[in-house]
Amino acid sequence: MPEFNLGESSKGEYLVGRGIPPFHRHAILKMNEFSPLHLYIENLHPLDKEVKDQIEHSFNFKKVKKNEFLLQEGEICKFNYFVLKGSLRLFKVDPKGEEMIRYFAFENKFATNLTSFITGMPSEEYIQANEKTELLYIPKSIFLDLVESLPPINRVYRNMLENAYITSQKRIYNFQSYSALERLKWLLEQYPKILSRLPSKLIASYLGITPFTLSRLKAEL
Amino acid sequence: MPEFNLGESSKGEYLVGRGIPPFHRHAILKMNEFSPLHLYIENLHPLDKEVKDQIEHSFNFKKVKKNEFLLQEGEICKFNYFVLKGSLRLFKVDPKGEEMIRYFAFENKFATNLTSFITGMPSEEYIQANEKTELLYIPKSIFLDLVESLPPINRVYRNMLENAYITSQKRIYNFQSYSALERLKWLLEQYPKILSRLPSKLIASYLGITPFTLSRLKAEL
DNA sequence: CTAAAACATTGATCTAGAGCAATGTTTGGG
DNA sequence: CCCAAACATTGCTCTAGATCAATGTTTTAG
Repeated sequence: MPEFNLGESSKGEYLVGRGIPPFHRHAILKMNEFSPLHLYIENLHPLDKEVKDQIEHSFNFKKVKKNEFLLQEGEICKFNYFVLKGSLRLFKVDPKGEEMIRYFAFENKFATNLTSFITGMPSEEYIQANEKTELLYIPKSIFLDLVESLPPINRVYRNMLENAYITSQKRIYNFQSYSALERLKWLLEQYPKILSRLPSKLIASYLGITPFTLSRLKAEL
Repeated sequence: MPEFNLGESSKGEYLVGRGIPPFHRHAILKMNEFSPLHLYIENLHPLDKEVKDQIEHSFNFKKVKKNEFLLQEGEICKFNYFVLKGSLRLFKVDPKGEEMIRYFAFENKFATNLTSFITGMPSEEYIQANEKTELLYIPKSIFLDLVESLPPINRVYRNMLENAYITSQKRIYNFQSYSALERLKWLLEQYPKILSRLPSKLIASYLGITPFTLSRLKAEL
C-alpha cells in the first residue's frame, strides 16, 4: 500500500543532497538560518531532535535579488519556499498584461504554486522577489517524502494547508462583500507597514483596484 | 509520539456509533448509500476493502429538509458532511443582515466549516440545505482519528485540502480581476444548470452582486 | 386551490471605482 | 551624482453595478 518507503526515507541520509545545487550545500551546516523555520513548525506541532535534523538536511538556503523570478509561467514548480528575509509575490498575468497578485509571502511564510507543485503541470503563476530576499527551499520530491514518512511533518503540512485554506476563505469574503477602502483597512490590520515597504502598485494589484484608486483611498485613511 | 493509538482505532469497532444519533444507526448497514463516497475517495486514492469498511462504520446517513440548518453562527462545527443528493450552502451574514455565500456543496462534495471544525471555536458561518438533501456525516473526533490512523485516509484528506485550496485561489482571482458577467459565465461553465436549480438570489450572493444586477446579466448571456 | 409571501424583473437614478491625461516625485543604473 | 524611467498623485469623465420603487411571477402553507 505505501507508495513511499517509510523505513528508508526516515533514515535521514537517504534524502540529503538530492536536487541541491552544489553552491548552496554549505547552507545545510549553517544551523542558525533554520531556526525561524523550526519556530514556525514547532508552533504548529512540537518536534523532537531527530525530526529537526531531518528538516535541516532537506532545506537549502538561497539569496535572490530584487525582481528575480523563482518561478515563471509555463515552468513546473519544483520547490516549496520559506522566506527568511525580504518578501515574494505570487501572481498571474491577465489577458491585458496586468499583474494580479494573489499572495505576498513575508518573513516566516511558506510560498509555492501548489497547483503546479502538486499536479506537476506547468504553472500559470509567477513567483518573484519584491525585495532582496533570503529563503530556504525544499525540492518537491523530498518534501513529499518527508510528508509521507514523518508523521510530525505530515501534521505540519496538514496544518499549513488548513491555515492556507482558511486564510483564502477570508480573502474571498473580503472581495465578495467589502469596498476597496474596507479591504485596504483589513490589509493594514494584518500588515501595518506594508504601504511603506512595498510599492503602491503592488498593493493595488493585491486589492484588485487600480493604483489611481489606491492613491485616493490613502487620503481617506 | 502518536497522539492517537493506531492499533486501537484501526480495529474498527472501536469507533462505531460514537456520536451517532440512534435513529440513524441503521444507515451504517445500508451499504449502497456509501458508494458515491467510495467513488469520491477512490478517485483521490485507491482503497482496499479494510479501509472501505472503516469508512462505512464511521459515516452516518441523514436526510434534511429544505432550509434546514446543519450549523448556525455561534455553534461549534462538529461534523464533516458529504452530500449524496440535493445541496447545501455555506455563508456568513454581514453587518447589514445580508447572506454572503461562500460555497455551494452539490452531490459528491464535502462541506464543513473548517475553521470551527479544526479550531473548535464557534462558527461565524451557517450551513443550510438549499433543497431536500441527503447526506453522510462524520463526527470530528472520528474523522481526525481516521486521518491519523489510516494513511490512505490521511492522503485523501490532504488531497481534499489541496483541492479546496486550489479552488479557492481560482475564486480569488475571479473576484480580483473579472466583471460580474465574467464571473457568472465561469460559474455556468462549472454548473451549467445552476440557474434553474437554485434561486437567483442565492447565485447573486455567491457572485457578490445584487439580484437586480444578476437579473440584468442573465439577459446578456 | 387559493391567498400571502417570497422572489424576479425592469426602469430611473446614483456612486464607487475605472480610464485617461497631465504633472510631480522616486528610484536605480551608469 | 545625475538623468531616464518607473512610480505616484490629481482632476476630469465615464461606466459597471448599487439602490430604490413599481410591477409581475412563482412558491408555499393551509
